[in-house]
Amino acid sequence: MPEGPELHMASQFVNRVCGGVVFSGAVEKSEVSKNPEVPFACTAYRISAVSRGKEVRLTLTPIKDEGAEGGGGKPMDIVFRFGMSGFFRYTAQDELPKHAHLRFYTKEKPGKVLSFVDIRRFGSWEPNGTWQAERGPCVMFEYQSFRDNVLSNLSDRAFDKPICEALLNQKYFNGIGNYLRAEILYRLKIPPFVKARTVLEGLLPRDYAELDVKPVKGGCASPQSPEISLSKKVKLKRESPDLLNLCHTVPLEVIQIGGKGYDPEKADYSDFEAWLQCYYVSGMKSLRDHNGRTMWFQGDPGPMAPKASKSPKAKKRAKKTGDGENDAQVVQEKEPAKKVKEEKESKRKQRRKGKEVQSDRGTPSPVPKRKMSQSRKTPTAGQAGEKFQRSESESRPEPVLNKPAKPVQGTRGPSD
DNA sequence: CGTCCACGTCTAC
DNA sequence: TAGACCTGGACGG
Repeated sequence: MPEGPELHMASQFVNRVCGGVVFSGAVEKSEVSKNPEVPFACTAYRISAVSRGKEVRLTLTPIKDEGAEGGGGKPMDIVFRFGMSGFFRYTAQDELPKHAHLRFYTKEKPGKVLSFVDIRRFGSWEPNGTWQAERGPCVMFEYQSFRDNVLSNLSDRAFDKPICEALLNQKYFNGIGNYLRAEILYRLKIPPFVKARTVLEGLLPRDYAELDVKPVKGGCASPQSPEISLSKKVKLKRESPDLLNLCHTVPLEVIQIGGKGYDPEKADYSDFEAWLQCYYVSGMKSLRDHNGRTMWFQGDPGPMAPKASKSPKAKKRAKKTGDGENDAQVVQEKEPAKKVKEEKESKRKQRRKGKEVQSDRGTPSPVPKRKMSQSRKTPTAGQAGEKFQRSESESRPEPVLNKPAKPVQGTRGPSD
């Protein structure tokens, strides 16, 4: 479940199922978890949650007067990070999910339990914790400070890296993860391995003096300006959101879809899958970044793309693909070979076509079915780099454009 | 059976 | 900048 949208949906889930519910007793940790015990016990308390980027904070609040006995305690915050597989579930007490590493029990009788489930145990929690200090503002709910934090720190060496790698730096992009970086860069057709600073410098606010128009608000229309009017620029701006805008709106789109976001195990995964335009989509290229994470993209990888493979992993990989060792690149055109097979398979399944929906409900296959269609179809052709970032239209703080705009949805992208 | 891969951090050479 | 930390599903033999 773990990028910003999933963390936020998890907090919504907790508030929904725990609203009005009274919990009681001690918080229970599984034996196997290496995370700390949660020293909280109370005869009656409530649970609420909030999220920030890739963290969720639960607040356990003792209910006063309720029994008066143990209700005298103070509230406790527990900050969670989900690792690769964390999520919350609410079940009957006799149906504890496997890998439920932290449990909160209800007081009411049909005994229920809120569990923090984490199959791989990369997740963590901190009793009496606070938002991790090194993490920046939330890309979804602290947009302005998130934006300011990035643009006022462009000299940081974090931006010496390729933009796709900088986007995973939670000090600046709290909430962005591997599928979001792919989707965001794809929307703007920004080559993933272009230096981050190069991309972001173009978003720095400029003085109005540099523009040949005044920051007139409202109707305005000083008709004398032969140049493009401000309103037009603003309009243009709105019609072409910049990278930082998308770091905010793209995650919000995922929340809009509802469901559980990235979670192939869940039945409602198909809507999310249909929403993906690049990540794990057949026809897209993929390449390991310098940290070994798979970057999905289309077109030109950009000048800082990893060249030689050196890590053992990379070597293995190269070997596997039968490449010599001069390994030209790890770029996988089309599908990663095995994907081809999958495609065939899903094609078979696809005979179900009611439309061209490639979702195969009924089969909760954990592996994302690649999208079909849009294999090639004369896409943006060359466009390579240089086409991206057609700024020039200036950018300033900018009001949060709220365009819930549900993209394509049906299938592939209509826009090019 | 084995290898590869996965929504993310962490910390140790 | 490598591993380390984990489980489990897909796929190959």
